[in-house]
Amino acid sequence: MIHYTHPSRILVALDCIIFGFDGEELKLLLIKRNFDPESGKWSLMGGFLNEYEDLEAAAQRILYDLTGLRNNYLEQLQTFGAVKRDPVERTISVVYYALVNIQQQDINAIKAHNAYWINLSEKPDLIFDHNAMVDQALRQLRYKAALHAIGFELMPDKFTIPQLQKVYEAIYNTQLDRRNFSRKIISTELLIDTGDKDTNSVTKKGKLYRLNTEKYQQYLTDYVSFFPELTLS
Amino acid sequence: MIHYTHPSRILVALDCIIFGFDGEELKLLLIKRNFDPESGKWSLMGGFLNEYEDLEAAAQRILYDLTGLRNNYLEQLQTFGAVKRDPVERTISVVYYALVNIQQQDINAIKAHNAYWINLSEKPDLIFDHNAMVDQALRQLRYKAALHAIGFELMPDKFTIPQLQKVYEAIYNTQLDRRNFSRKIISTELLIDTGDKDTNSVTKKGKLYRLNTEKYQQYLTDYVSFFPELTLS
DNA sequence: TCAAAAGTGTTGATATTACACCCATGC
DNA sequence: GCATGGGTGTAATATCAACACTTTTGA
Repeated sequence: MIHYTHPSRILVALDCIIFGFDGEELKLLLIKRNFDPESGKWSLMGGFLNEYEDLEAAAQRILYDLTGLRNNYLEQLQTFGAVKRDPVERTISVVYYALVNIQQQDINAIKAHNAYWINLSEKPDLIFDHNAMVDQALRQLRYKAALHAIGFELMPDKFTIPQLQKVYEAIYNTQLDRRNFSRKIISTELLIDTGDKDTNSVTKKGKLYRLNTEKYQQYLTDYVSFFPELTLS
Repeated sequence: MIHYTHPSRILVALDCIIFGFDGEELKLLLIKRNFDPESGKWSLMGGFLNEYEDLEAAAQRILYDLTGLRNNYLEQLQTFGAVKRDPVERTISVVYYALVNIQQQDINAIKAHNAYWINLSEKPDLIFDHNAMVDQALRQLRYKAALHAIGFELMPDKFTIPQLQKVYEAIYNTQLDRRNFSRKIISTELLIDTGDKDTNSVTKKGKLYRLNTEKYQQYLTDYVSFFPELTLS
């Protein structure tokens, strides 16, 4: 096999920011490291890219190993490549972020990795440049959620509109008007009334909806524009 | 020095999509390759990451080598990492895209690299996965330009509002209403009237503006939201 | 004086906001 | 009955889109 003459072959890692939502707060799945380097400290879930493995497949593998989940929302965020970002050896890290339905996870897999769901507001200091990765992932999540309806990715299969509202309030760390939010969501026609009611609620039981997945596919590719008079193809 | 035991060190390349605007059409700076592999075909400008070089610095180096430009708008797009994307050897490519003021370029540097400005609408077929890279860069440009005022990055130092409008029409491949566009841009207070007039115009000479760079910095970090009632920090 | 491009003004339609009011549930 | 949270309605306001009209310039 022919090779390039360029000498610098570099270790390629992947790191994964995993967002979840427990009904109240936005959460991160973090690892309390019991292995070197930086054993005892907190970090993101990561791994190395194998020689005969597509980059995207490696990200899916890492997410699957930790959570037992496939077919989640998984998007490449950015590649971090400062020379000294990893003190052990020059390593660039391709960072992905995932949105998971926290109720579908494999609890044993998570325990086996010594991983814990931590409220974003209580995030501990992380190793290397993992803090910057989380910062950027949150920024990207806010971006995406402003243009696409990806809040649903964090919801269970059936959910009420007030529950969905809490996701958005958590993402943007703000308060929304219940009545306006409800009307806006219903007008998207992304929700299908299941006919069931939320039995967990203490007071009035809200309607349980599920996502209209076909309509949702459109919302993932379409987007809202800064120039509303534009019609984008 | 300690090393990781993981065996797979991989060649890391960078590729750069360079957008420019000539007053009428959105253009790409492409290379007619006179070197292997794929000599004779068209490609993006690229290079390899060196062992003691930050990723971001490598992207800037590659852009500088080709255009003589520094301090341009340069943003990491995504990393492409399919196993077979480069037939010579397993190589992942970190892709950046740049917006340049076409009048500030170093023509000799461009000639030396056998590079040409090609209208986006006349883009030839490119090697490897470079077509997909361009597609995604255009998508990202449309995204960014919808939320931030980066259209200015493609303009000369002094420009008229109708010229700026042509940039946006080129990015979104659409027509905009002159009067509404003008009012919207002026309301941002991003423009400073230079007092000069556009001497190139054949008919009525338009006002030449320059960018209010302080205000522009805000527009780069702020963004417009899908939920207008949100006040984002 | 006419065509072409630039600049300014107005208005109806639409979307957004900030409310008020009613309903269901458990104590 | 009453506190709590869910569901629906409406009116004032802000924004957007689609226009008409005026100004400047060169031929």
